[in-house]
Amino acid sequence: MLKKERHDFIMRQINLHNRVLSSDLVQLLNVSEDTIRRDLQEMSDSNLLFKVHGGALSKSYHSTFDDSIVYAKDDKINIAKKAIKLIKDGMVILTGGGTTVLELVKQLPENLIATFFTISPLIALELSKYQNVEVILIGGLFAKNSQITYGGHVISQLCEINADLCLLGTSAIHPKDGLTDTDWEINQLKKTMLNASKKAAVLCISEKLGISLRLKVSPLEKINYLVTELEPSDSRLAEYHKAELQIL
Amino acid sequence: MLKKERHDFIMRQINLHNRVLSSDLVQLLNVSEDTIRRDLQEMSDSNLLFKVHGGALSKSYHSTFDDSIVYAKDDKINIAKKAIKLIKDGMVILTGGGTTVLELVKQLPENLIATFFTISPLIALELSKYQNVEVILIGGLFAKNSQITYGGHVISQLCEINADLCLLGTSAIHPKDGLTDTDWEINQLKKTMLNASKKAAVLCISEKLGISLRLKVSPLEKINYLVTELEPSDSRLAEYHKAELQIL
DNA sequence: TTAAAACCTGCAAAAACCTGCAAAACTTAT
DNA sequence: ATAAGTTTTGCAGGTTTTTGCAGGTTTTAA
Repeated sequence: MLKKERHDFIMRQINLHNRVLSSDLVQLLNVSEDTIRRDLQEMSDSNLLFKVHGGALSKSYHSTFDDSIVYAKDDKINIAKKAIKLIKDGMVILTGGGTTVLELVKQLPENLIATFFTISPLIALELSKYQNVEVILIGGLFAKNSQITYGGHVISQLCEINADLCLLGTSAIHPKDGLTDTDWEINQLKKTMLNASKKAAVLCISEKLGISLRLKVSPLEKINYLVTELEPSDSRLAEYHKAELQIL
Repeated sequence: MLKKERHDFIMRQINLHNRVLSSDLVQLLNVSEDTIRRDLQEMSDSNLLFKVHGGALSKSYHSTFDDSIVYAKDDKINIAKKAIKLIKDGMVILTGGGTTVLELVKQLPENLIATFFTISPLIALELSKYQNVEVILIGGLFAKNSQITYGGHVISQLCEINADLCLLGTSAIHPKDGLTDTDWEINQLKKTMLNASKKAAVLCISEKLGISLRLKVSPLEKINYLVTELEPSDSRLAEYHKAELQIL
């Protein structure tokens, strides 16, 4: 194996997982520890990665504050790990935006075979790291705050899709009122996304539970899975146990 | 065995396996190490492959899109600064992907009022930082390497656009052959983009000058502005001065 | 505090590299 | 066809790169 190939391999691992362990690389590439150390040193010198004791980290992971200041990140990773079990090879998946879904996408198994439709450029970029995942980015007006595409054009494209699973974050969920939101456009968007998919999973941290906002997106009955960082038996989730709604 | 035959053989190997080892070629072709070395050196000089210690790698394979290390970044910033003069308040602008265009977007005046259509999520994200810029991201299949959307759906959406200015990077530009490319899909995409705009500007670093690739994208006559890092009077640009083509 | 893991420095062998040169092969002009 | 010129190839020699190892130091975590 050529040195350049090794470097490319390491970069792929880093882009995919945001980190590598020297010891893992020694095994995967079948070279001595010293070689890996020197590789990482060189790549660090040319600013390709961030070297640390025992391995290396992705540059962007450290430099773009964007990622490091995600609110309640640990909870979101926890949610992501549970939600991943819903995803199987061959599925067609529709995703919204939001940091929780982004976290899920970062945790996907490396060799997943699937088709993803998404309205979030960030999620599309993250998905592009997976070899066997087809990514379709749904285009339209680009929202500066939420960093997703929206508007009539997006909705009309969503109408042509029939996905197996829809992964949604949410601003609020309530035992009686179901999913609600404050923004009219986002509201329309989420309704359409739910209609474009056979099943729907809502990912949300527990602090969004029991909240009801102005605009109604969907009753609980249309949601198939609710994923939070809590244990399914947690008392805060008691009111959400319904026939149609599985809690993870 | 003729030299040309050897080169063809090496190219086949590279297209097939994405890499070759010098030592393998010595055995397969039954020539001395020095000959192989010189072959690879020549082919590397004419941009056919990527030479490394011990062998060579495919040019295209080496496409790990990494934004932390942009090749010839200074030149690209230089180009960006010149091209910005083409952009005025109120314009509708269509952009392709590529690091040069990305650099331009980063240098835009803070209060620019404009509408941007783009096929690049990275560029959409960057544009979303500008208060008075409307961003429309054109959606479709997402290309893992070039990180742009492409395919029939993108093309049919482009057909509905009539922009004032199209900003394109390019892989090659030649005084006689105009813009050329190697990928069929990208080729179609660029053609459509040029048709969707009243004027077109090509941004490219000087090393892409005088190169001609397999697929024809557009004759020089359809391009209105050529922006490189060179002085417009530079001798390398002499052949590009035409009635319709302004050089910045 | 202590053991394991990761680190560094320097060294040596193998492989790949470069430069210059001359023989061989191929072109072109007479 | 032959001579002169050009290109291509292989070789000799010396240099650089790459890699693994030995021996000792630092970091990490229980």
